[in-house]
Amino acid sequence: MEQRYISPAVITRLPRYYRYLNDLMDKGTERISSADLSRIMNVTASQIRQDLNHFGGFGQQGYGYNVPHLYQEIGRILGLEHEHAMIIIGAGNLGRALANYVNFERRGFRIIGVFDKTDRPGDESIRGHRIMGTDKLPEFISNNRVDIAALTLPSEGARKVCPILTEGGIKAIWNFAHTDLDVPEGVVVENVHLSESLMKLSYALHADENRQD
Amino acid sequence: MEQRYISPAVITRLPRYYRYLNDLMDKGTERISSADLSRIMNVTASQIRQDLNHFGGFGQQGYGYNVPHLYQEIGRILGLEHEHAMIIIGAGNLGRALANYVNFERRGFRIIGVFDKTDRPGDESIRGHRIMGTDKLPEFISNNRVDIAALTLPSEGARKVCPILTEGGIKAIWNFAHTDLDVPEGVVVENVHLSESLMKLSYALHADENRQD
DNA sequence: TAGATTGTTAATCGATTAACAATC
DNA sequence: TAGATTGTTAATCGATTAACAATC
Repeated sequence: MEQRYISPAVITRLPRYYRYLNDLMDKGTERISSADLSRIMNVTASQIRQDLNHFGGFGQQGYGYNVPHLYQEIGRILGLEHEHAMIIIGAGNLGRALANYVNFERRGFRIIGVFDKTDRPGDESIRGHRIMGTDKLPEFISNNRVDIAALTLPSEGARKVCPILTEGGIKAIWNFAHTDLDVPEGVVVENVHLSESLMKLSYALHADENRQD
Repeated sequence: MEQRYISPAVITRLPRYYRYLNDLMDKGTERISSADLSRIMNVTASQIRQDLNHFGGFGQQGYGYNVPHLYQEIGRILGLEHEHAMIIIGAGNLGRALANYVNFERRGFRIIGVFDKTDRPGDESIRGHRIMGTDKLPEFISNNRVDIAALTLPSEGARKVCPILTEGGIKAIWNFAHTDLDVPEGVVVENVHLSESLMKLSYALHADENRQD
């Protein structure tokens, strides 16, 4: 199956399909039609079929989709059959939260290092990882394959550390800092801007007030 | 200025404008044109003008936009001139991270309570808040105005606690659990699905492998 | 085979961009 | 006033939905 450019909108929906298929597997469901899945997920059956067809024919006419097979295929598309070595930069509460997140580990995202500013108390550790100073980053990156760097430190630190990561060859950055990052071609950044998410919620909560001003 | 339905795409961009305008204010910039802002933000000037015009004429022909004024207006649209009382349900690492997030406090999101399952060690506290059992929730909600509930607990707990919150009259839920929530009309949910975000990153990292399979 | 349901094309809808008249 | 730049309409682009022929 040849595959061209896939729109971000489609990609964003894949993990959600994956989650629902996982639920269906847990319930022992063997097959599902786009119509049934559309009812469960609150999307149109048409969208499900369109989305999945970007990646090839996973279904069968008159039958629907085989749940475990589709689950596995989407996992493969998402790259989840690979192990990912991840480092966390910023050992505050959020970094700690990510480091301790068992679900990521379960999906093959393995944390291999935790960093923070140099002047960190020496032997503090997170989940068995001694916290290293960011000055150790270049050495660490060149000695270990790092697939993903999660940035859970303030904006300024994130912008400073970013070129060190990309120069070290890291190709994926999971950015929790409240700033956009400038990265070279070929490096992907996934932003999680919590305050922006909270502001959206605040907007929705007050949307009616904006009706006429 | 009459205002009708605003698309989610526009809303999502507002906090980002807000952030860049804040940066400009810090630099002491008094005014900016859509063209200049578009260069800084990597969007089209046309989009900026369209977006802002949904809410009324904030600019001036031949001049551009007054930075502090536009900043304030977007803040108002986002509901940031209100104080928001927030509770956190789930006192794990993530809940702890949110509770300790000074930036939220600065924007008027004040944490007034932290909850976790009942069988929690009695006198543990987060940022001055004793952790209460979720069995105390109905009473707490009826005695305190709660604007936003952040759910930082496992999916099952989130689904269980959700109706308690909505029945108590809470109108906004910030959902970090890996599940979709069913809420009554008039209640807004903002989802932060970290594992789905991570999967998107994983996809992007391996997108080239999908080219032909 | 008949019934069900996909894969896929065509129609619709919405969002983004371009263009330019209005106006400061 | 002339120049700049918005507000806004029209054109384009992309994403979603509908429809149905293909096929299991």
